This record gives sequence, structure tokens and C-alpha cells, in this order.
Amino acid sequence: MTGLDPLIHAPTRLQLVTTLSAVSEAEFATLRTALDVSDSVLSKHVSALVEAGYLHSRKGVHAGRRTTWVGLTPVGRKALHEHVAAVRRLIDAVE
Amino acid sequence: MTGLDPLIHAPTRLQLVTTLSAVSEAEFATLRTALDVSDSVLSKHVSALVEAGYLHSRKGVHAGRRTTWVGLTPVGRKALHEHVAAVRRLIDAVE
DNA sequence: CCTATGCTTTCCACTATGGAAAGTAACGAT
DNA sequence: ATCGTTACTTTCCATAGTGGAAAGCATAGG
Repeated sequence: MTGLDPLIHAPTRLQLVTTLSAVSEAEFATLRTALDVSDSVLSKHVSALVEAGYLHSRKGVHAGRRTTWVGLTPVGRKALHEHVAAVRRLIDAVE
Repeated sequence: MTGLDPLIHAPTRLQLVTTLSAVSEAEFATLRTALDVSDSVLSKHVSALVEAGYLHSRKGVHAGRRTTWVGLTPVGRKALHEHVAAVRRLIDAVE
């Protein structure tokens, strides 16, 4: 009814997807540091959003280290935009 | 770290306080309808926010009916503004 | 192969959120 | 005065979400 997306609304999720919205991809470790969460927590959020079709993840090697890159899918971007629009509808009324 | 206020961030809470931000007070029954929640749920959210000092509630009679009016306190308004600022910091980065 | 690393999964605990239903209190009627 | 109704409030319960620790797994590099 509010148009808020429950997959995105929780604080850590919102931070995750808004962080990703600025870039095409980010490294798992970078995100973990940026969000200040444990490996397991980030992994679970990423999995959930990958399963929802909002994120894609890609594994590869970078500078001799195994790395996972994560990024928004077009579906994820659309969902984020819609969520942001819904949030604005609520908070723009403030003041 | 994000500055989001956990007392305000949940969807129903956000709807409640943003609704109240536009007015000085609103009736309990009006809010219940606007938020589309049960009596018990609204009552519990209001209690929690009153206890936090974010809302005040006042009981009286209006048109022959007992009515509870609810409104933001100055503390609640401040918290809302800070929360909204934090939300904007996150979502304004989108696009 | 073996080890170390970079996630992933399992386990657990705790909190939040919601509705139904029982409880309470006070207005208005009689 | 008391009684019924109404307007919340509280209790009870079920479910889901969120988080970390620790064990698990897979692979690049040695």
C-alpha cells in the first residue's frame, strides 16, 4: 500500500542497494567493509537479492585473489527506483 | 552508522510519523484507517513512540465519542527530521 | 596434494511485527 | 446508580527478519 519494497527496505539492504546503484559492480569484501557487517550477513543478503533477481554475482580472480563481484540487475535497479519513489512520497510530505 | 532511526524506520512507523508530521494532531481512528492496521497494532506502535518521547497522546470527547488524539512531540519531530535526512543521504545517491 | 582464503551455510538467539481475543475504562442512556 | 457500548489496551500467540559465530566448502597458489 505504501509501495515500499520489503526486500529493499531494511537498513542493511537499503545501504547495500544504494551503494551498488552508483557503480556497475562492487567487490564482496568492499561491500562488507562499507556496510560494516559480517561475512555471513552480507552473504545472506546478497543471496536473497540474487534469488529475487535484484542482484547478480560473478566470481573471478583479481590480483591473485578469488573475488566475488556483485551488481544490480536491471530488475534490481527498477525495484530500487520504485522503492525510492515510494520513500520520497512519504518523506517529501515532511515539512 | 547510517543515521537511520530504528524507532521510525519500519514501514508502519514511517507512515505513522510522516502522516503526523503534516498535522498537529490526528485521531486514533483516523490513523488506524489511514495506516490500514488493526487497533492493537496501532496502539502498540503509538505506545512505543510515546514511551520514546516521540509522540504525545491525549484523550477527550469529540462529538459525543471518546477519542484519542495523537501528535508528534518536538523530540519526535526532530527525530523524524534527522531520520529523513539520513534516508535522503542514502537515496539521493541513487542516479 | 596441501594450505590459506573467501565466501557459504548452519546453528542459534533475539527482536520485531502482526492479528485475534480478552480486558478495561468511561460516556451516554435509562 | 448501573448498564451497555465503544474505544482503545493488553495479552497471547505465531511468524519472519536480522545478526553473529562457527563449521563447511571450494579453489588459487605454492
